[in-house]
Amino acid sequence: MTIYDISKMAGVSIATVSRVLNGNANVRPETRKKVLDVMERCGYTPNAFARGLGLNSMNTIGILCADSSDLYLAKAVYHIEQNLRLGGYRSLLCCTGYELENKKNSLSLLLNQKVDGVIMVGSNFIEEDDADNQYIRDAAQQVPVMLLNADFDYPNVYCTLCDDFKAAQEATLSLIEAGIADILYLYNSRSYSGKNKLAGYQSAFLQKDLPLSREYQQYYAGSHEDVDGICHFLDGLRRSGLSFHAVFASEDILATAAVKYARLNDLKIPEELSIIGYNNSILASCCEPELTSVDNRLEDICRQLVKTLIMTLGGNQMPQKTIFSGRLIRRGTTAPLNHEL
Amino acid sequence: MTIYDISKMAGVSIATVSRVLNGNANVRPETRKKVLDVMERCGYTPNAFARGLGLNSMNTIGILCADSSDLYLAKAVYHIEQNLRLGGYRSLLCCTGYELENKKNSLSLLLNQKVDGVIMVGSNFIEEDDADNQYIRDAAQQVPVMLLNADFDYPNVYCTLCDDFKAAQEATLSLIEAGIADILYLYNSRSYSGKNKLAGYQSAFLQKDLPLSREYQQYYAGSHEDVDGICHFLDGLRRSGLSFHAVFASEDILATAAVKYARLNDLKIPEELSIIGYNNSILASCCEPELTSVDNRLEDICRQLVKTLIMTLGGNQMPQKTIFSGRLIRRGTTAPLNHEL
DNA sequence: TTGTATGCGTTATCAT
DNA sequence: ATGATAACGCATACAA
Repeated sequence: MTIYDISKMAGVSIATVSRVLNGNANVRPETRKKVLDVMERCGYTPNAFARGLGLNSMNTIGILCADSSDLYLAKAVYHIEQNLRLGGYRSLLCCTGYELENKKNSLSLLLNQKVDGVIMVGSNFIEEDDADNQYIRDAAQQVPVMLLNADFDYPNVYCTLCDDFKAAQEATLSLIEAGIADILYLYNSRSYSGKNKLAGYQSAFLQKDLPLSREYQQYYAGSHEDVDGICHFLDGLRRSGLSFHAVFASEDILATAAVKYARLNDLKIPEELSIIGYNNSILASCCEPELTSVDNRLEDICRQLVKTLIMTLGGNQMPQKTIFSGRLIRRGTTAPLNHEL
Repeated sequence: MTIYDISKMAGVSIATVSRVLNGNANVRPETRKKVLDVMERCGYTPNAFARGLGLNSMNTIGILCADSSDLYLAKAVYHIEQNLRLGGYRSLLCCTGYELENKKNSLSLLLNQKVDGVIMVGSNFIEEDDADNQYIRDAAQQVPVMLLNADFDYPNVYCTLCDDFKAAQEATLSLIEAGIADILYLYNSRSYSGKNKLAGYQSAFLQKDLPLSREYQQYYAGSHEDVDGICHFLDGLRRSGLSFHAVFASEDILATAAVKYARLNDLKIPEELSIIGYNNSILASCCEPELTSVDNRLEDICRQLVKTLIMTLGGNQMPQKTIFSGRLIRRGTTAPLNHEL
């Protein structure tokens, strides 16, 4: 069933059918109705490939993410897909893993597929060595490139992110102001966002004129999902003589492990160990006590990112960088504020 | 840059270029090399839309799932995408939510997009009233429909699933054999898979000639993510006089809430309360003690499902139903087996 | 307002 | 082994 069939049955030309199909105003109401009736009767739907060929677009956006089963990335992908679909776009998902070569391959796969735009979810797409980011610049030559939680200054690249520096700084300050100075910062990513969080932690100490020690900034290199491994890692630090009364973690899973560590070592939370996580994910409510965690406004970010993308595709000039503020969600792993007592 | 440009530059016809492009054997090696060189030099890639129009396929599979941010579904989507990409297919993701109307709309959106096949992730796509499943039968008329963890007998519909009945039965038996008879079954889904798990629980009691009470089969209707709500729900049951020494949950999140409930009520795990979850997700290792949980072989299922799909698309005859056995992963929320003592 | 004719970039069927 | 040419199904500039 093609546009030709419809045109014959309705006794009009294919141009008229096409006009009806595309809501062109230059069609007499009666003609329109006649054509629509035939379409209805035949259950006709236009061929997406032919349409794509003619319009040079199938209204499809490529979503690139390292691992869509990651708690945080999965949420992002979900919200992005929702917003895209509401905006009339489809989502082509591509999980790249964390290796540069795979990221490049996945990106060109999407571009060859002729997507209208690309969304890179997570700050891990920006490489240390700027030369390695050429693949992003190349992509931006073809379609708008949206980065979620990354910062990259280049034409046709748009960044939507949370101010992780400030959020981490505030979280750290809240611990310091609760009287804790030996705060372990536990992180597992050195991406752009990872660095910002670390810098935020550090700046809180500087701001309070407190000494900053490298021993208190610990990088965990193991798997994201190995809670036990993280737990043992903390045990090791303790046994090596490091004393800390708070853990600020760059991800909820690390904070969850800290809760477990506390329990296994009979440390009272938050009296003997305060804990703050990051992402305000479902893990925050799976602990006992529940995690105090930084909410990085993922949903807002996704909505804004897609809006910016769709507006850009519509030919509108949009800001290249949009920044949201995080906020600390206080729960059981930190002492309540004074005025809450 | 089109096939015409290449043909001119290489001094051959477009047919030859097309042959080179598609690895057709009927090309003289020298000619092939000449053409490839030109392509290389120009960085030519064929237009995907034109290719789609000609072949009536863009090697794209539609993935339908209720909510890709759900822990379990996200893992499924991830593994499916990986396998599809390795097989040369792209993944068009579409999150439908749990309402029938939205599922129908999403499905026809994918079909209009002319995907080569559809994968429905999760048993929630099969409706109680079989008339409501007509949309699936209609889809199967056009493309192969793959169901993950659902059972639906119809031509061109392929099911890959875990034997939840048996797995739930075995998990329940393991509790009974540990000497516990008052086992609360806590569930939050009445989907096909949900019903099977419940039936498995029930059959374990029948098999052991134990009485089966409806009071011990509790449906939690709240949000999937509301751990506190579930916790209070258990509290309520207890206060209403129900006594149980084990909780078998249809999802890890419910089991996690049970762990929390035990902690808040100072119940020793597993001595006073044994707990078994389902899905063997990351939540299982976030608890203290860690959850004993049923592993439903998601990764195996996804691999097999995609393999079946790709083979089917290749014109091969494949089995319409593939069933995997689940297995119980024993951790801290249940007593160790005797022979392990 | 409507119709005609052409282009979009491939694939595939014929010839040669 | 290679080339000419007709689909594929739609959008659209131009003509009427």
